[in-house]
Amino acid sequence: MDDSLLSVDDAADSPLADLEHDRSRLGRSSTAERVADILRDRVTEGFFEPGQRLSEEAIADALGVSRNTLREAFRLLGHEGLLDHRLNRGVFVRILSAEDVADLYRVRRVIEGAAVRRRPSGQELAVIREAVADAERAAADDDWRGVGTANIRFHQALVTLNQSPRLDEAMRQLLAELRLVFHVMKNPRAFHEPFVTRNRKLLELLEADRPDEAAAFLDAYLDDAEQLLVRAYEPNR
Amino acid sequence: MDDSLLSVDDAADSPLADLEHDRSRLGRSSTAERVADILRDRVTEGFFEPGQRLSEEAIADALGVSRNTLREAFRLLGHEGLLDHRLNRGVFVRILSAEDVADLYRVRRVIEGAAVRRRPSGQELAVIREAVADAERAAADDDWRGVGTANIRFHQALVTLNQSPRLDEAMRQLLAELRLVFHVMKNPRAFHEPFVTRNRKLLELLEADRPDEAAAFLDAYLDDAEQLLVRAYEPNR
DNA sequence: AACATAAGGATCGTTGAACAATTCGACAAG
DNA sequence: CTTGTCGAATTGTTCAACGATCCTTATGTT
Repeated sequence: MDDSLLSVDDAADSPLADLEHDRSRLGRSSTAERVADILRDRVTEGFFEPGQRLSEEAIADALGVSRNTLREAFRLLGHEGLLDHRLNRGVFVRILSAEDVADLYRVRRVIEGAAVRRRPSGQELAVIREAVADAERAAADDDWRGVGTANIRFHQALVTLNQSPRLDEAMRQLLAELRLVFHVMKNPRAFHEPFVTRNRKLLELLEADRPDEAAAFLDAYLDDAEQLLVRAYEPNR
Repeated sequence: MDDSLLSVDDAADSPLADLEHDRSRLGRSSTAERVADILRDRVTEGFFEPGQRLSEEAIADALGVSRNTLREAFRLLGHEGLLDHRLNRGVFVRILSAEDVADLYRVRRVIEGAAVRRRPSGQELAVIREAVADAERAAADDDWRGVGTANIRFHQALVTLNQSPRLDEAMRQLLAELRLVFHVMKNPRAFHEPFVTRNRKLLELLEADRPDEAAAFLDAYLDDAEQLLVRAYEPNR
């Protein structure tokens, strides 16, 4: 209907087929969205700390956009759970309570649990395998930050087994929220190392087509991760 | 750190502790949020039809708010999946594809499926029972619109078994999206009637504490609902 | 007649300024 | 030590303006 490339698309698998993948990038973004991208990075990377207030004037000034545009970006991130918008008081980097962390892991158990009960395709398994291998490589290099990002890719790949774009998106946001908490871990190695081998084990259970065992294994996995996180988190409230 | 009520909080459970619950009500809403509420109602009730363009100027004028404020409201609803924001073209009431409907039901199977596998408390069961009874009453009165809303309450009550605020919120949004599609059902009775007795049956399985049967029953339930919806939906694309 | 191109109008995207509403801290009074 | 009051700072909202983009229609070319 508005598919301007349709005529070339059905002309068999031409070399142009690859271009299809880049089409998502093609949809240019508004200034507000680009501003939101910048702020999202800053928040998840820890540049802005939880609880910190984000001044409209200061940031609008620093980024060279108007207050109105910045406010639109704030709304976007507020809906993603990264910012906390308090009426007449401004926006703050979200502070997650221990209860929030527990809830995030409840959601993970539901979404990831459903995922590992499905029969993965060969291609899906390949992506998961790649993430596991990346984590192992990073661990061998003592690159614990790299282990963390590979780990996140691993879990995101798990969720794709659900074959649901909405669940993929939900997981994306969930992990962004979790990253708000990860920064409290002063010792990333202690947090990430135990899970490298468990990723591998979970992958093997999937490859062996034993969904029930995989689900049980994942539950224990998430229980431990949650506890590790909450214990490092509770003290400083 | 910034908890101004801390001094009274740890002073034992004073009568003031009850006030804490009302704190959520205290956060009044901004104009943008109230505008979003209005538009959300209009969209889900079908006043604005899918595909219809919502003119910034016209609506801002009609509601007596500025374009900037309206745009903030649009952002909110866009993130909820009710509006489709196309750069430089405006916002449109979202048109869900058959693939979207399939995805929504995939998510329902995951979230509601996890819910019915849990052991409900007496209080949770009471809420579910109430929704079932409401649907039956409305059906007896030939009030098929009423059956629809009671049905929605039923499924929302199911999801609360997960004890997860985030899953509750996800379900809320999911059902709002689904309501965009429900309007294509010209015969609400044919769509809602079959599920009244199935709601009752599912409730009984929960009361009898047979989670696996409940889950299986729900899967079939959702399969049928999805098919009914897609069949009425596919033709007019 | 089919197609490409150009012009025009409508609408969105963004800005900057302005003012009202609200919060918060400081300071004075009880 | 609590309560009331004031004022600075910040947010909430409006408004007008202008450039950018899209859609339609008209125009011209092959």
